[in-house]
Amino acid sequence: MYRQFEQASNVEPCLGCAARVHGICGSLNAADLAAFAATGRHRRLARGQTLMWEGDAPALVVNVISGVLKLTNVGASGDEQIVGLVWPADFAGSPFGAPMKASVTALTDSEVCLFARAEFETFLDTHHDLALALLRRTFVALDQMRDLMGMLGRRSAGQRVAGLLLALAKTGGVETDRISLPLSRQEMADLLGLTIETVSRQLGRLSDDGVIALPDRRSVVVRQQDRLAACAGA
Amino acid sequence: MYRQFEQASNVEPCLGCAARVHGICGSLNAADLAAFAATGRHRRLARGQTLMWEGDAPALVVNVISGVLKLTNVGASGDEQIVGLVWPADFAGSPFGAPMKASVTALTDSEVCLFARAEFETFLDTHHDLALALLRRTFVALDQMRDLMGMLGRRSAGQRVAGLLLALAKTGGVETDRISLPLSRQEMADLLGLTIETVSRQLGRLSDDGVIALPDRRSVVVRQQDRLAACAGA
DNA sequence: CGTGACATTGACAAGCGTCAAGGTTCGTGG
DNA sequence: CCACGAACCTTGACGCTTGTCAATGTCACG
Repeated sequence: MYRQFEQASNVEPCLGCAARVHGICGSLNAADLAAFAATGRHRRLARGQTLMWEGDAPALVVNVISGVLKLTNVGASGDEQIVGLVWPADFAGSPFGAPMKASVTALTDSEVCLFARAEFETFLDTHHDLALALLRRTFVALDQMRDLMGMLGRRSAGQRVAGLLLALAKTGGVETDRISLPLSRQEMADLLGLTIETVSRQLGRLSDDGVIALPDRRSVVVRQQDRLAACAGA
Repeated sequence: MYRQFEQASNVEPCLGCAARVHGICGSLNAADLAAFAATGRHRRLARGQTLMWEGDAPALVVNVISGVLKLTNVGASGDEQIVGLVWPADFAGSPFGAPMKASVTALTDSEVCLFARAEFETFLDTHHDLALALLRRTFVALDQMRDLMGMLGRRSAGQRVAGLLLALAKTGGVETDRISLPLSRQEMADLLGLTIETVSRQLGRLSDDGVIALPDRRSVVVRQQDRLAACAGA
């Protein structure tokens, strides 16, 4: 009785969690959620804080509640390549023990749920619904990754920048036209495989053409969605 | 008794299947494998044959036994972008009903196992081990995809071509130095985000430098692995 | 032997990276 | 509250890498 109450109190934050609707924990019933929540812990990350490093043995897996994280590789010449963004309700980590192929870093101040990898794996083994939910999410992540690859393939700098803005508007976006950028110019460049100068110039050009406005460095207002889509060229 | 015998006869090809060691079906015991095999069918594909089209409702999922398939998107200007390769024991398809984001086409003559999506999903729902095996594979596929993205990011044409050759040597490769290319020059270009001319020039340069030899258009001999790795630059 | 797909090679132009010089924003400390 | 410095961003000039266009070469198949 006491135990059940304790569990219920553990679950409480989960029940109001924004990520639960689409996150993998949404697959669990109340009792399992209680047990699951007991294995995880909530944590805040400041912008720029790195949770796991490329090459690490993966001790943790992460479920994002709010904010945006990035997955990065460092190239031979010390330059950083962003290989993925992790949005609320998304999952990151290497649940089957393979060494981390990317570092995980907060792009914005964020809230996450952390789980010890071993415990998470046990939970996966014993909770079929959780495994299926994670499988679903992973397939979605694969599709998104392929979209991103299309962006890096045979596309001009202008198309890449426009495409990124559209993607940010869609993913991060509430219904407003104002995008709050989770990425700095340098990070956009690292994601798109361009230089910071080229990103800056392309944004400038879009702004000069009246397609977007740049009220401050961390915001973009989409003025002409159709023309922006045309610039993205796909 | 009769039924069991029939199942066993169904399974027979599976037991000798090269893909089973690493494929998702390797997670199944004899009885489940029999039921699984009964839902799938074996099929040969000729080079160039397309199994599923971008945008299709996904009726099938595929497990590759031999050969190599490609996943492609077509851009706005009709150009083709390859967003992934599917090797033996790999899995392709959209098991949760999302429309296909890429076409699936055979790069070489291939053998595959096909499953009706609905039946496959039922099997996933009822066989936890299969779900976990597929989850493992999908995480590996995600990591590979990120490697590929690193290749398309901030890397020169020469680095991309060298990197692709190394990847092919590793993945497709037996212990020999001779790589049998599953890709035409055009397909290499589509994969690397380059033009066919640039790919050709880079291969020519590597050949002139003695790093590789090009005995015929579908083969590459790696003469100096270390220098090739240096050219790949990561 | 001929025909068509595929690949190589060359000349040229443009897009983007590189280098360099300002300009803006933000936080920190006087 | 202002001044200063550091991080971040923008803008310009220039050159290299790569795409484009075009011609030629080579292989596979009828």
